Amino acid sequence: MLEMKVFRESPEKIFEDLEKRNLPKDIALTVIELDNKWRKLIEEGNNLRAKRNSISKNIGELKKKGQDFSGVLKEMAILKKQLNQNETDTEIALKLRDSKRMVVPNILVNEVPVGDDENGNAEISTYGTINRKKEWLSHQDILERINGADLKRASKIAGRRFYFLTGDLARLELALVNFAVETLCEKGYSLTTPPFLMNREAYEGVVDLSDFEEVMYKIDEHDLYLIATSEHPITARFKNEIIELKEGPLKYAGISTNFRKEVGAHGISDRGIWRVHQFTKVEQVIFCKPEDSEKMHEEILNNAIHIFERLEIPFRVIDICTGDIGTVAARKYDIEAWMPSTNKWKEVVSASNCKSYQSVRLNMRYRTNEGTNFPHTLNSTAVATTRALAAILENHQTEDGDVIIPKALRKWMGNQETIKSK
RNA sequence: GCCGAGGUCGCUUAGCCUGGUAUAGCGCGGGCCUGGAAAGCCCGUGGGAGCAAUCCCUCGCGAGUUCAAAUCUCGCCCUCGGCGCCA
Repeated sequence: MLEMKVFRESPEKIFEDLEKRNLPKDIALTVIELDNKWRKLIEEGNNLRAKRNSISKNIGELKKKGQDFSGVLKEMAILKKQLNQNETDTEIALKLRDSKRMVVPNILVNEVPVGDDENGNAEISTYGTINRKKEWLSHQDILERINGADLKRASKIAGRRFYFLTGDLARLELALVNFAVETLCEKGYSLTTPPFLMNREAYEGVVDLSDFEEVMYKIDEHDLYLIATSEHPITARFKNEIIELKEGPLKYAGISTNFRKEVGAHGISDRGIWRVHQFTKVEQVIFCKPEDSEKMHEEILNNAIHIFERLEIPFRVIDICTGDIGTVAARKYDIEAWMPSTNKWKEVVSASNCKSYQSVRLNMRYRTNEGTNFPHTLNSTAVATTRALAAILENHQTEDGDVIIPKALRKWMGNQETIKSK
């Protein structure tokens, strides 16, 4: 949600942004109009309350002197009725304003490339070398050869898009997690394992409303949602609080199992463990002052780049365009790993600078010399295990169907160098 | 799950019994003082509306009683301690 001062003081910034996104100006104009209504009501209410308080004080004094005050009681009754009405109206006006405000997307950073969909995304850089000649097995074929997963029986007990990871591959998953955690801890990130369930109110502070239908699983009888990423609980953690940023940005390495409904997603590219309902992810989450957020955005991206370089996977970094970026981020970089079996780049990391969009909704602030201000929030994948595993399997396969374990992970695999096919 | 105690401004805390402007300390910011600093002293330190004077809101959340609620009543949430159950 955008700060109200932007609507009031520089609405042209919002209008320009909506134009870039091909969205109607009206959604912002409505907010401004509703805000004026609300402000008028607040002023009326304040005047009524001021009157009530002064009469009430007066009664107290009369009573102390033992004088009669029954005359003003009638006036008080009328006042009370007016105030009741005003309070109802004000509450409705504010709710309406903010429900419209929720829909207005974040203001994009100038550099964001303009485009209608993912075809408009801009490639920034590529890492590693691509070998297009060899015959490459798909990750799902390799899974079968190395006995790395049991998808069939997982679907028997839980449904499709679930999996058992087995043997060396299950071990490799833990190695990936350990590697990512160690990398981030060395850089000063504080490891955090959050609750895996969150209530609706907290969840509304960190996601789009549409995500409740399309992404998160709900536990009906408890008003709880399974988290889709540790970014959600970790960002919502300081809801309604004033945090301290004097000693620099707060940096967290989150680790959690993530649950996603993945409604509407299907296709041949989703076979195997690429798109699943449950996966483990190590995430980076940062809270910082506005002036630091662009630098922090580069930092979390570089951390992810570093991790994928050490996994020895070819990948590229792309700058997500206006039509593909969504409502929350002001700028978003993705890392796409090269998947040789299909000759395609596929998303393994997403790094977003959300500016103050989330902290406004969460009412989270930090203290400055002049008062309080909304911090910027950033998040990025460090490693999402299933996708990273798929990329490792494809890129590190050998002629005879074995998989070479990236050197960086071997210390968590008892120095094992390969995963043998059967 | 049961019993008990509690939840007050960034933190700590007084006020609650007996309803009438939310107290003090710490931390933080500014000022005085100083060659500079510490100490000391003074001011400020949650949110909203307003150009401003000013006004309003805020004591876990929500209802109720009352002219008036941090304070009284009811419901809920959470924390701590004890008991029970349990990986």
